[in-house]
Formats: sequence, C-alpha cells, structure tokens
Amino acid sequence: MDKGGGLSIDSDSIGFFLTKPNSFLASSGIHTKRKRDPMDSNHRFYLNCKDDDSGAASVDEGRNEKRVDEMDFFSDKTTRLQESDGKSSSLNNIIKKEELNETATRLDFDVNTGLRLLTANTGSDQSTIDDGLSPHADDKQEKSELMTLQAELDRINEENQRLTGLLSQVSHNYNALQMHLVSLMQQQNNKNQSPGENETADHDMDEKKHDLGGGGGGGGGDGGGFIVPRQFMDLGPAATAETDEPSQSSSEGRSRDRAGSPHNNAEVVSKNNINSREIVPLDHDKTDLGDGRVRREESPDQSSQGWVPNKLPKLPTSKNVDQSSSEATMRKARVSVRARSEAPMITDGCQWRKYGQKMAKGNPCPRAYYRCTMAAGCPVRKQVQRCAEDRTILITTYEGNHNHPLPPAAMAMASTTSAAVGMLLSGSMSSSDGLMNPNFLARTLLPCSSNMATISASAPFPTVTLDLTHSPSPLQFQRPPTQFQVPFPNPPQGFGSSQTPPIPQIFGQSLYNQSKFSGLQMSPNIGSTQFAQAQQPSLADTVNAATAAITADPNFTAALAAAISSIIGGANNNTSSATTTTNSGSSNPNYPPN
DNA sequence: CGCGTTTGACCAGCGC
DNA sequence: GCGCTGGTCAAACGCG
Repeated sequence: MDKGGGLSIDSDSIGFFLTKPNSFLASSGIHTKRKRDPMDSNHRFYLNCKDDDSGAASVDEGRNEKRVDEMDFFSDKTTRLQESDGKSSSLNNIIKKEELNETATRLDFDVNTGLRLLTANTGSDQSTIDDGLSPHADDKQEKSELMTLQAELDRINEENQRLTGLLSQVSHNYNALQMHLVSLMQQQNNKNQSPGENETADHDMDEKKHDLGGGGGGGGGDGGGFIVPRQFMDLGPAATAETDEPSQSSSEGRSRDRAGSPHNNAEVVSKNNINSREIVPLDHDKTDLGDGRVRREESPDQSSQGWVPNKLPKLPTSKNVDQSSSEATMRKARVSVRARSEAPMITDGCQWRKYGQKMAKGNPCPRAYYRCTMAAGCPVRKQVQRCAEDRTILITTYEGNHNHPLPPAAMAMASTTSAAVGMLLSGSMSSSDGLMNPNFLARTLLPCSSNMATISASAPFPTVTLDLTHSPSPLQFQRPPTQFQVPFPNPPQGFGSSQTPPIPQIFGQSLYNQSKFSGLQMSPNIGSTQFAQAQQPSLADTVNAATAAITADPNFTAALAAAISSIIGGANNNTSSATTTTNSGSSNPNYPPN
C-alpha cells in the first residue's frame, strides 16, 4: 500500500543538480548513501565522480597526492592544455589535445563526460608517459619529465582551486542578482495589481514592505523593502526555540504522553533545526497550537476542504506576531497534489505508513492519513483522498519536513514541494498578520496560471495545490518571473548539510521547475542540499526526469507530461496545472484513498 | 512472528 | 457548554 501504485512522481530530475557545481558538491555526500534505489542513476553520477577522482588521486599518489575533488575536471582540462601547449609535440600530446577539444566540447553539455575523461586522462597521463619513455629514455630524462609534469600538476591544482573559487563566487553573484531581480519584479508586479479584490493583498504587501524594510537583508535591499525570499526566511527565524518548546505541550504533548511516541528524537532535532531557521511543520503544528499560533483566515471553504490540519493556529498578539506567524505558517505549509490515478495513492519515492482513516465531512470517500516511515521520527505526513466530484482524481497533501535523506525519487518531490511552499511562504509570510492573502499570492506567485498551482490561504495553513489533472498547455507557466520566490536559506536536516529548508519537502518537480524558469532564485545561503541542488536544474535534466516519471507510470503521464511541457515551454497559459489560489472545496475533496 | 492496515476511541479547536 | 469535525492513537486484525 505504501508503495502505492499507479501514480508516481519520478525524481530522476536530480540529475539536474549537476548543472550547478556548488550544489553538486554539496549533495554528493548525501547521495552516496543511496545505493539501493534503482532511481539512483543520476546520483550514481556523483559516485562516479568520486570514484573517478579517487582514481585520479591514486595516480597522483606518487606526487603530491593532491586530491582534486569536485572540480577535477578543471584541472584535467588545464593540464591537457598546458601539456599540449608546452612540451614537445609528442604523439601523446596530440592525442591529448584532441581529447581536450572533445572533452571541452562535451563538458559544456555533459558533466559526466568530463568526469569520465578525467579519470581516463589522469590515469592515462602517467601510463602514456611510462609507455613512451621508460623503454627507451634514460632515467634522468624520465625523471625530469616527471618532475616537470608534477610541477605542472601542482600549478594546475592551484589553478583548479582558483577556478573553483571563482565559480562559487560567480554563482553567488548570480544568485544575488537574481534575487534582486525577483525583488524588483515582484515590486513592480505588486504595483500593477488592480486594487479591486486585492485590496487586502496589496495592503498586506505594503505592510510587508514596511515590516520587512529593516529585516532580512535579503537580496534586494532596494530601499522600500522588497519581499525577498531571504527576507522572508529571516523573518521567522526562529524564534522558535523558546516559543516552540513551551508550546509543544498541546497536542504533541498529548501524543507523547499518551503514546510515548517514538518521534521524540526527531522532534527535538526539528526544534533545534528550527532554531537554525529550519522548520518542521508537522510536529510543530501541534506545538504551535499551543502558543505561537497563526491566525487562520476565515474561509467558507474550509469545511469542505480535503485537508484541514489540526486547528488553525492563532496569531500571537504581541510584537512577535510576524515572527511567530511566519514560523507557524511555515511549519504548517503544505503541498497538495491533485492527479488522476486509479491507484490508492501516488508513488512519491517515500515509504508511508497508514495511521488512520476518517470520513471527512462532505465527501463520501474516506481520507487516509499516512506517515513517512523512511526514518524514525520523520515528521512528514500526508493525507490521501479522492475527489468527491471526480473519484479518479487523487488528492495527496503533504506536510512536514523530512528529517532524513531522501531517495532520488523522493528528492525531486521534496525539492519541488519545498519550492512550492517556499513560494507560498515567501508571499504570505511577510504580511503583517502572518497570513498570506490568497489573492495576493495568486497574483504574486502565479499570476498567469490559474489552475496549475493553487495557493490556499483559506485553509488553516498555507497550502500549495498542484493540479495535475488537467492537460496543461505549454504556455501555461508563462508568467512574470518575479513570482516564484524560493526562499530556502536552510537545507534540510538529515541531509548532511548544514541547513534545512523551512518548508515541507515532499513533492515534486513542477514547482521547482517553475521557480527555475521563472528566474526565481533561492537564497544564496542555501549552499547545499536539496534546494541548492534543485536550484538550477538543466532543462535536459528536467526533461529526463519527466520522461522517467512518465515512463514509470502511464497514469501519470498526461499530467506530468503536461506539467513538464508547460515548464519547458515557459509559455503563458492558465489552463491547468499550477495555480495559486484558494483551496476551494472542489480542490480538496474527500475521496477515499482506497 | 513481524509488519502494516483497519477501525473505534480519544482529544482539541471551533462554531453555535 | 455542547456538539461537530479533524487529527491521532492504539488495539485488533490480516497477510506474508
């Protein structure tokens, strides 16, 4: 049951991480752990890199044993160039030259190739020398040759480091610029919004600006105080340690007291992470119920919504409002996916255990509750329900932040989810009341798409709904680039990296890609893990991921394909899948998962 | 026997 | 204060 059947969201997309060296580096450690997953092909790439590197290192052992880690391919190239330029015009050099040209060309498009070449090259460097010289050249000549090569190698290594540094710097700058751009565009977009139904939204926006004016330090610091992803993140840092701890009492306390829930450890971790700006929605949901609450917006739709998590948090009355609300909101943020599937639930790469099922009001279909079982104490949960109106539509709502490494298949989901939630949160968090305004979000985040991704403010918690039930047109995703802010300053815990995204990481790629195409930039701080990785997938990778997913499950094909194509097309269309809206009853049906 | 699901009960928040 | 509803727990049950 857990593994679900028909619908699957593939994560092969991870391969896209390769496009970003930094991300790649950051993620490599994580990925090495996942060997069993068949989907790991892309990750294996990382492993291969390592292997290749080690191979290269071994070759160098006799010399300086300078291990060229992630950027080896740089040195490799350089080496070849220098060799070919410098010394004699030996056949070896000629060959190397040719290799280099080819490699360089390929590197532009395929990192794998470069790495492979690296291995071969490094290994062959020596072997070629030995083969060519040892038999006939005298020792001195050979030694001097080796010395020279060694010296060059050192030089190249230095060069490599320098390039690495440059690369990271460039990446940083790029991020900063993008953030700035997003801020500007968002501001502009905000201005363009019609006052009509969005008065509230605009108002919120203004408030945001004021509130955020001093805070955050995010990228755009252009005066007015744009809403910048980072700012958003900074808003709620976290206050949490203290706020959350005490509040933990309510439901969580109950659970623990009653059941002695095994989640304790994880929860503690979560808290700690929260301090470091990490947010683990699930457990803290409960926690928040106690003290730091977030006021929920009244919505008539609520009752009919498929998933209305515990109760709405209330806003703290003090000056902490923004902060607390932000945190709470982030914790509560969730991603809902609507997709057509006959399967009881979608395959998202994670393992789930069903812990409950209830009949929800207004829906003849039962709602199933699942908990992530990939790691003890993982706070991620999801609700699965079929749509009352159309029982072929399966609605899966994710909540929480995984506290463990995710399999490739789940990684994409997580990234996307994070991105989605990030978008959502970035828009909502800044409002003075801590609530996102649906209209605002809708316009801000997905002004051009009305059906694809929906952000619901009416729900107790901010919810991003991905509607994959429609066949999106390629134009669907076109919209102002400003919209997708993906403030993920923190990488997920358990990923071996330092920080965690404060949002639920669960789902897939669509949103992530959206953000990518929208030019959305994550916080420069991201540094590592999923988000960083997800940050800049290549188009090809995205396509590959989509292809894999499609291949995996025909049922999901239409929806996902549409989504992917939309993303790729980057065109403008509102027809389907990713929208920012309010969860209306229709989108959140109660349909029996079984 | 272990693991996962089922299902009734319990708890908390909200509305009246 | 009471009832409704959503969310969770945990004993019972089923399956491999």
